[in-house]
Amino acid sequence: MNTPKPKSSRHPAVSKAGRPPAERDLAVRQQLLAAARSLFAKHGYDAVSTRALAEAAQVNPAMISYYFDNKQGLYEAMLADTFQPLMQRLGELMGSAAGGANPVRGFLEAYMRTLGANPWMPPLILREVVAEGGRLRGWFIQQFASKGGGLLTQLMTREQAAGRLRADLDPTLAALSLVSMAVFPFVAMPVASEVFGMRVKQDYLDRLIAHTERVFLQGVSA
Amino acid sequence: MNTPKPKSSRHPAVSKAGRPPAERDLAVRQQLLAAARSLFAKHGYDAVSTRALAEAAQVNPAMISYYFDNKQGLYEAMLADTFQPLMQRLGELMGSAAGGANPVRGFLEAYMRTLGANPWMPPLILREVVAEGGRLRGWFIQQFASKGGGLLTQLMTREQAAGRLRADLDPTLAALSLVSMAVFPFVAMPVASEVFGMRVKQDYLDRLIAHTERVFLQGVSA
DNA sequence: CAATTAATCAATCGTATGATTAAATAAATC
DNA sequence: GATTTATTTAATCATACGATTGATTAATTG
Repeated sequence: MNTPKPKSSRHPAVSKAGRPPAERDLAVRQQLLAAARSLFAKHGYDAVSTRALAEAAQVNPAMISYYFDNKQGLYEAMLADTFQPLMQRLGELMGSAAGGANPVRGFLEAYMRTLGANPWMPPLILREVVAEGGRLRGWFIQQFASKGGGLLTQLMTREQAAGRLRADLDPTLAALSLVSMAVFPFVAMPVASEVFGMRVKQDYLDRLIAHTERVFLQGVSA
Repeated sequence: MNTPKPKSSRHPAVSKAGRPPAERDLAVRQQLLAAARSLFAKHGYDAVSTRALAEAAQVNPAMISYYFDNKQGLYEAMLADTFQPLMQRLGELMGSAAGGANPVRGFLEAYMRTLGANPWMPPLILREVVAEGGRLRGWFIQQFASKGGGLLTQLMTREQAAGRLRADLDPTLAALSLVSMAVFPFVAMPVASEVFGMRVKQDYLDRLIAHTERVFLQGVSA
C-alpha cells in the first residue's frame, strides 16, 4: 500500500521507455496522508468525505483512488504511516520500563509523555478504538492483547510479589486504574478544562504527570 | 417538543369535531424514542439513518417528521426524556454527597453506581461530549460548569483544608483524577476486558467500585 | 351519514457521498 | 518529433441520506 501504483499495469523489473515513477516528490501522496491524519483524528472516519480530504490536500478527489485505491486505503495507509510505529513504541515501553528502579513510575511517565507529544493520538484512539463500532478496535486489541496488556498486568503482579503493591488489590484492576489516570485526562481535556475551570499553562503536562505519579503510586503502594 | 403536533394546523383550546389526539397510546412516539436511545448510544448520531430508526421502531420514516419535526428533534426529545434527568441527578449527587462522613467516598460510590446502572450513558457521553465535535459538549459544560464541576473542586479544596487531602496536590487535578478513575473503566470496558483478559463477573461492579475507592482514597489521603 | 381531523403510508424530492471513467497533460526514452 | 508511460483533471455514475408531499385510512362529532 506504499507505492504509487498505476491501476492495472505491471511494473516491469527494468523499465525501458516512458515516464518513470516520480519516486522523489510524491507531494500529492504526502499531502493526502497529512490531510487524512488531521481530519480523521478531528472528525472521525465517517464524518470526513473524500471531497473534504481532497480539498484539504489541495488535490483532485480522484487522487485518492489513484494512490490508495479508496478512502479506506488512505485511512489504513495513514495509520501505517504514523499510528503503527507509535503504537509499537508504546508496546516496547512496557517491556523496557520494567527494568528501571521504579518500573511503574517509569512506564507511567513514558506513556504520558508520548501521549502529550502526539496530541492527535488520544482523540483518534477514542473514536476508532474505545467507541463502539470503532474500526481499529480489533487491530488494537490484537496488537495490545498479545503484547502490552498482559505485560502491564504482569508488571503489577511482579510489583505485588515484591511487596511494593498493596496485597489487597487485584493486579488487573490496578493496571486498569493506571491506564485510566494516564489516558483519560488527555481525551477529556477540552471538556475538563472548561468544567473544572482549568487554565492549561505551559508546564501543564509536567504538572499533570507529576500529580498522576504522586496519586497513583501512593494509592497502590503497600 | 413533547406533543404530537400536526404540521401547520393549530390546536384550538376546545376541539369541537374530528378525531381527537390519541392521548393514550402514543405507541409510535415511544417506539421512536426507544429506538433513538438505543441506536444513537450504540452508533452515534451521524451513523444512524432516519430509515434505520424507523425500521427499528417498526414505523414509517415520515413519522419522525410528524412527531419530532426532524432527526435532530427526535434526538433532542430522546435526550430530554432520559438523559437530562439523569444528568441532573448526577449533578445533585455532587452537592448531596458532600454532607456525609466521607464525602469523597460517598460521591465516588454514588457516581459509579449511577453509571453502572445506566450502561447506555458512558458511550453516549463519550460520543457526544468528550469526542471532538460532539453535539452535547456545550450543553454538558453548561450543566456542569455551573453546577457540578465547581462543586467537586470545592469539595477537594475543603478536604484539603480539613487535612484529609494531601497538601501537595492541586485540588483541581485531584478532581480530574477522581473523574478519570470513575468514568474511564466504564467507557473502556469492552476494550479493557479483552486487552487485560478480564472476565466481567456478576459482582464486577462492586469489586470495581471497592478497588477504585481503595486506590483513590489512599492515593490522595494526607 | 357527512364533516372534520388525526394518523399513517408509499412515493419522491434534492443533495451529498464514494468511486470511476475517458480525456488531457507531463515527463522521460527512442 | 514520435512514442510510451505517469499523473492529473473534469465529468459522471449509482447509491444513500434527510426530508416532504399528497393521498389514504381511521376515529370521533354533529
